[in-house]
Amino acid sequence: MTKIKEALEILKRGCVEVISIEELENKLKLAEKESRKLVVKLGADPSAPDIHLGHVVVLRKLRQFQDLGHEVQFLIGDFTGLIGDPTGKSKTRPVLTKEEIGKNAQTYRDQIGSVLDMKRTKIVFNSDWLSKMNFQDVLMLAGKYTVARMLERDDFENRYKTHQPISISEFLYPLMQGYDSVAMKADVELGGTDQKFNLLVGRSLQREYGQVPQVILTMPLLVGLDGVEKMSKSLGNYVGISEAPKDMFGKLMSIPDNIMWNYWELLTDHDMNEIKKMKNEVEEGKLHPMTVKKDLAVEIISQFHTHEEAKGARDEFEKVFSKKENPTDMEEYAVSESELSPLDISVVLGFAPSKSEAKRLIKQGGFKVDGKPVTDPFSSVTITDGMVIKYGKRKFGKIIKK
RNA sequence: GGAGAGGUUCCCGAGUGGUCAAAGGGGGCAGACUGUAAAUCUGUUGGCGGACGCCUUCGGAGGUUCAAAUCCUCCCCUCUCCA
Repeated sequence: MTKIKEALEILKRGCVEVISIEELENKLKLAEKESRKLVVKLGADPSAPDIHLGHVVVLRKLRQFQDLGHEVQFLIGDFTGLIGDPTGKSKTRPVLTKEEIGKNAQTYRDQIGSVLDMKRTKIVFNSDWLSKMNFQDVLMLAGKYTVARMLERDDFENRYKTHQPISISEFLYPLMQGYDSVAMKADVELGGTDQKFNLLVGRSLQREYGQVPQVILTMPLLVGLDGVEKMSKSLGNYVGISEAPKDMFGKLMSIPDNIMWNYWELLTDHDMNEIKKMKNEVEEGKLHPMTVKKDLAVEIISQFHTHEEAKGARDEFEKVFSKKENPTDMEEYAVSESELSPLDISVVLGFAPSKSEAKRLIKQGGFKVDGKPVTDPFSSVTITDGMVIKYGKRKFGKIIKK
């Protein structure tokens, strides 16, 4: 197999779609011949610098391009961020200040560095070119696409059919994103399958502006912790890559058993045959799903923390949730009173968002003093030094008597 | 511009004068169970007061009434059809 073929094999893996393979092959050949790097584009939202495992699926693919010698241009959509991608429900968003954008960009830099090779990564902002366009430029751009073609987009079509509002500015969004590719002279653009339409607009526009259209690669959307919706920050069903190992571990253990195969496939380098083998063994009852899930969690966490930390998270999880023991490290709280009610303790330790909620939780048996439930919110608890309070499933606190 | 429909609690969605803090579902939380923060089942789900109670909430602002999510006025927003 030639080098190019090998590269193609690597790049194809895991993709839902590549448009088109032939074009990608040509680009790779040309790049080699002219000994230049392909510009590989990935766009990101400026307001949510909180990279989660869903993004990692795509970032890993970018990394493969880098390992093959190409350059990643990580686009921060500080200008498009004013509208918000219609894929979501959000409409216009508050304008971010330059400082905020700069800060978010730095956060991105810090976070994507755990997956990407930052020496081969360039960060760009689309306000650099979009904010300079005047109304005439916008008209020219808008003239290159039709309403009917816009409505082909799944999301628009659905909303249109179900009588949901679509603002004109939302129609502009794909055009802006497409124009980014023109401005960046992108050779390749990656995205989740939900981005396919936008990516294709990029191709059309590049053609209109006399460029060779970018090749697009779409990646599967990672299912979130609920096992149903795609992983996203706004749905709260995500694992952030800068989270603490123990939080990552807990969250990963909360995914439904049946979607963990998906995680194995998209988030680890594990051999596909081995993954299938594990799946069969679980189905045959030879392997406990929990064990497999724990291994998965360790393997994922090790990519963002040390292997030791990942294993530590596992031990801690087993200790707290399987053996129902107290965590090794607990937040300590100094208390001077000698008697307090469970309700007061919940409030004093800051565990309860509201007193009504605390009362409910206590009555339901979710409040424990040294492992023993106290269900009367108003009973009197004698405060002793080193006393351990458990509030709900995950909140622990150790009391230090003053 | 004209005609019609609609805006309800985290989300979807019922409710058209008091019995409404508001059905039902989703989600969340808690408990039980399980060698999982899986699955399943049960409970719970505005806030403040230990209970009887009070306060804030049904697009916004006023008004009618002993009493309004429900009636009236004006305004804002969305959708449909016509132009």
